[in-house]
Amino acid sequence: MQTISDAESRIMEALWRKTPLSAEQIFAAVGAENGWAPATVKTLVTRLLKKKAISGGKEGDSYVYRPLITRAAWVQSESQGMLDKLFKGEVAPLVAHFAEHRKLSAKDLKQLKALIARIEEDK
Amino acid sequence: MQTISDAESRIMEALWRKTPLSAEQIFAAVGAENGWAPATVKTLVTRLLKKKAISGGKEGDSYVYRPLITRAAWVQSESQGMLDKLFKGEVAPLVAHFAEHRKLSAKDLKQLKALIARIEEDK
DNA sequence: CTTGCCAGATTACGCGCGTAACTTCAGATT
DNA sequence: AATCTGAAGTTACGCGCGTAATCTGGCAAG
Repeated sequence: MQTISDAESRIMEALWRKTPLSAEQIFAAVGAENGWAPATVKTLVTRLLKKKAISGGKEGDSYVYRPLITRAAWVQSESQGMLDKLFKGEVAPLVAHFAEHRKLSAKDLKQLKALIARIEEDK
Repeated sequence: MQTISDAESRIMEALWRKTPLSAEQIFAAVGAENGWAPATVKTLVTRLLKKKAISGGKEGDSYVYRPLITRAAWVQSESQGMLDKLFKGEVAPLVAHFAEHRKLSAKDLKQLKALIARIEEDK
């Protein structure tokens, strides 16, 4: 629900990439990648079930898991929290910060301009 | 050093607002605001000392604390971590996310345009 | 019917955090 | 010199997390 831990979010990412997944598929997707034992993956899945972040159930012939919260919702709460804590909730200072630290790529700049243009248009 | 916890960051914020501060002043600044007992504030200060995030020492007549890391450095590591985790390190998608969720204020928009213009200028 | 597999539940353990009290040690005051 | 004061260190405790193994119970296959 509220707090998806870092390790747990890896499981969520796998399910957001492809849904639904079986226990085995989840392990295949994240186990090796993170160096986790199958038991560890199981624990994380169990905790996510308890948190109502995912659901598990039999569908047809096999038992599979599905995310109950969307990635967008998760991203929203995570990024909003950071924004509030670090930049008083204002987006521009955040971008300014990245600009100062040379973390604004040319690609970012181009996309930002396009984004702003789009917003201006249907304003 | 690396990991300044949430509670600890409140202490840091106080020291970044005004430096140096005595133990008493730190408590005055953050204790009431967060509902912390003096002992709790002391623990947090101690942990920050151990982490080399602040320094403490006698200056003139009283004992005071100073931050050893800058707010900018902290903001950088925090925001970069979030950016990498949530948006593959790209700033534009982050802004796009906020735009979609109607979290982009008119003020933000104006500042962003100004910011981009400034960057373009001395490119 | 019995055995085995698989999902879920229980248990484990060390670490950091939030919250806090108590102890120690050195400098200052009496 | 003895006492006090304030800073640092030590100890405490429950919780969530990262990491993992084991137990249990139901369905499927032999």
